[in-house]
Amino acid sequence: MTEAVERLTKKSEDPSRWYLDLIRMAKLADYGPVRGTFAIRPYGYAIWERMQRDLDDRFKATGHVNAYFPLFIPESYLKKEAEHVEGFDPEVAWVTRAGREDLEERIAVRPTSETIICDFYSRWIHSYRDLPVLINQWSNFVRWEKVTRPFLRTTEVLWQEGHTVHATAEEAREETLRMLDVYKDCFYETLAIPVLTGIKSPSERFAGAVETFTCEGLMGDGRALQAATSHDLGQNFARAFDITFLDENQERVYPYQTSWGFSTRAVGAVILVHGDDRGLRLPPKIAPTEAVIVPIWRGKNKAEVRKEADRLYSELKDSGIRIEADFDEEHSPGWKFNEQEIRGIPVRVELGPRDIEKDQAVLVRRDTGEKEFAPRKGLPERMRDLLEDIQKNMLRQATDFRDANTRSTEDYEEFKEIIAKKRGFVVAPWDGTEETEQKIKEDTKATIRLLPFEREEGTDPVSGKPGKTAIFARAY
RNA sequence: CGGGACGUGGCGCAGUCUGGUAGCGCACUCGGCUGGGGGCCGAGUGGUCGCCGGUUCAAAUCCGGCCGUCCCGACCA
Repeated sequence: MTEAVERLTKKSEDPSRWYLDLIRMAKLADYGPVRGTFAIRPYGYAIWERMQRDLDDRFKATGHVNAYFPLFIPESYLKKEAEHVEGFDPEVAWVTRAGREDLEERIAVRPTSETIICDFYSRWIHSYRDLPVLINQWSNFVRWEKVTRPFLRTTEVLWQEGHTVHATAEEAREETLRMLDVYKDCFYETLAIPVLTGIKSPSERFAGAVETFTCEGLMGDGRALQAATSHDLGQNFARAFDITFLDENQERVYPYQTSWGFSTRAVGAVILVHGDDRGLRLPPKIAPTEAVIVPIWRGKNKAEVRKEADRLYSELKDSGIRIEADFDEEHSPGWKFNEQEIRGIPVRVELGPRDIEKDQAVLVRRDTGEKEFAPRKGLPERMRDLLEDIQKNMLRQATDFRDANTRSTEDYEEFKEIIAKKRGFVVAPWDGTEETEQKIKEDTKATIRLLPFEREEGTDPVSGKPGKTAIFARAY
């Protein structure tokens, strides 16, 4: 193999460096001048756009509408919900000066929008007839992080945040879980990432929430990543912002709220879950380009191959496949193969003189590297099937990896051993106290990623007291 | 925010110890031959050596400060 390929650090050797190499080489993002800021380059943004569209469709299908709220939040608003301020205070960026004047009141650049949206809701909601409010916004937020990595932890983040208001606690809880499922479906069906879902322990709960639910993915290096969260806010914010409505009994009461978010961090998750030593691997559903045609030509038959490749391109494009053709004459086919593997394009279509002669094309799938000679006739249909199979297979591979790296134990020595040497998810009973949670974190750096919905009784490996299932892992 | 490493064309690096005309590979531009796994030959473009100050006839190189990045730890989606 040539040196250019070798320059992508092996995933197994140094996952951290591999990740950064890959992002640069696949042109997904580039560093900005202010620490933790990044440009999302066109290819990376195209992946995000596909995720956006998928989620947005799911939001619309569940009755939500989009809106947009201000980026700037007065300090006084942020302070209204006590736990909320405390949680976000260390990472809020403040505007204290505008033009040539100092501001009377500091203005926060939103670290999340609960407070400003609640202010509007207190003006918009008067009656039970105004409920439920089911609003989502696509936006950005700023959190001044100390350690940053492209997509996974950045100073400015693109995301969506849903903010809903309901008449009853039951409805709000239902909504919280509905949106958790929406995320879960998106991860499984579209991103091919088999996330686990469950409840956050109190210490990991969103600042100001009654209950936080999470989607947790297992990355290729055995560390967990919180990929999306859905919060049941109860009446905490309604009380703080004085959101009230007259119910059917003519009584003035506080409504119940939820919020839920999914960010560009998911792009990082896709890279970490699916990428390999050759580069990125994209599930077809979020691949901006599903397949690329590489013509194989020699001087004498260039025109003929070009003509046939053009025909094939049109045919595939007309059938709805997101197809590209690489007619660049500077690079050799081998160069193009490698380039497309780094970019994670699901299928490569080779077309050369021998193929034209045999009335076929060569299909090579990125997920397994398998090569097949497909008859020219019916190629669009074959491609469709192949793409579907790749999508399924990538979910299967990721699920196998997750299952192979999920281990149960009630023995603390074994627990520590697993986290230290193998990582992955560890399933163990937890006695529900912050002390044992803290001790495990100190000993192993592992945290409770979630409490499953179905929990079994057992013995907490640390305290020896009765406990119920929790899932631990070292997290990003 | 602590411990360590590193900042030299777009990327990866050498040169720094021992001060003396800024180099290499890749990328990029032009020409030609090539083309089924990162091809070959030739000719070119591109750098105030992270920033500020000091020492010196002379600083990428020595000294001081600052900034940034990466890795390992404490906090977070």
